[in-house]
Amino acid sequence: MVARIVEVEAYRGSDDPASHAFRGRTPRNAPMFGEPGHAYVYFTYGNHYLLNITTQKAGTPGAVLIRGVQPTEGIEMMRRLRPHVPDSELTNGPGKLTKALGVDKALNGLDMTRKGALFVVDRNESRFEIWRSTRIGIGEAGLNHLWRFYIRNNPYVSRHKPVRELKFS
DNA sequence: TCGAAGATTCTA
DNA sequence: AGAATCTTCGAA
Repeated sequence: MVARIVEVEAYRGSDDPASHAFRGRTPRNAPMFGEPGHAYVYFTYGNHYLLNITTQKAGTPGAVLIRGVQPTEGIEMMRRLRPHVPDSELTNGPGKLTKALGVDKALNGLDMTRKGALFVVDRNESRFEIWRSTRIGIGEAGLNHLWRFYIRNNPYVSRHKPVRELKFS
């Protein structure tokens, strides 16, 4: 399976009350304090795995939450992992896409910069426009920052109304 | 050890 | 708008 990342959110550390790393290191958020480019997968609301990719050098917490992806190869498998769902709803949310891609805690801590069960490559695309907005599903904690980034109007961006949005690049 | 909250999703 | 569902964390 291959999918294109179309929506992400940034999370930091002690300066970001919405982040799991806000109060320091715990067993769950340990990957956020590790090497960059690694998976941070956690379970929430009794149902969903959410996938992050760490971003900062070891010792400095930081990660990017993957909130939406666009299927490009192997969509049949994604349909099997998320049955009775129209294609447009397959991967347009952080909990939906992990289910459709078979991501769970077994991948927590994986180096995603090297070819393996789950990894990221740069396709060097340029023909799209990035917008930014407030993050989704957090309290007032992080509304000061526009730390959600997405390809506007892409159908696989999760459907939420951000408090504020503007063009980024 | 216990209670509360949660980077969500689905249904009514 | 509200329930489902269970792990994680911090306080007691």
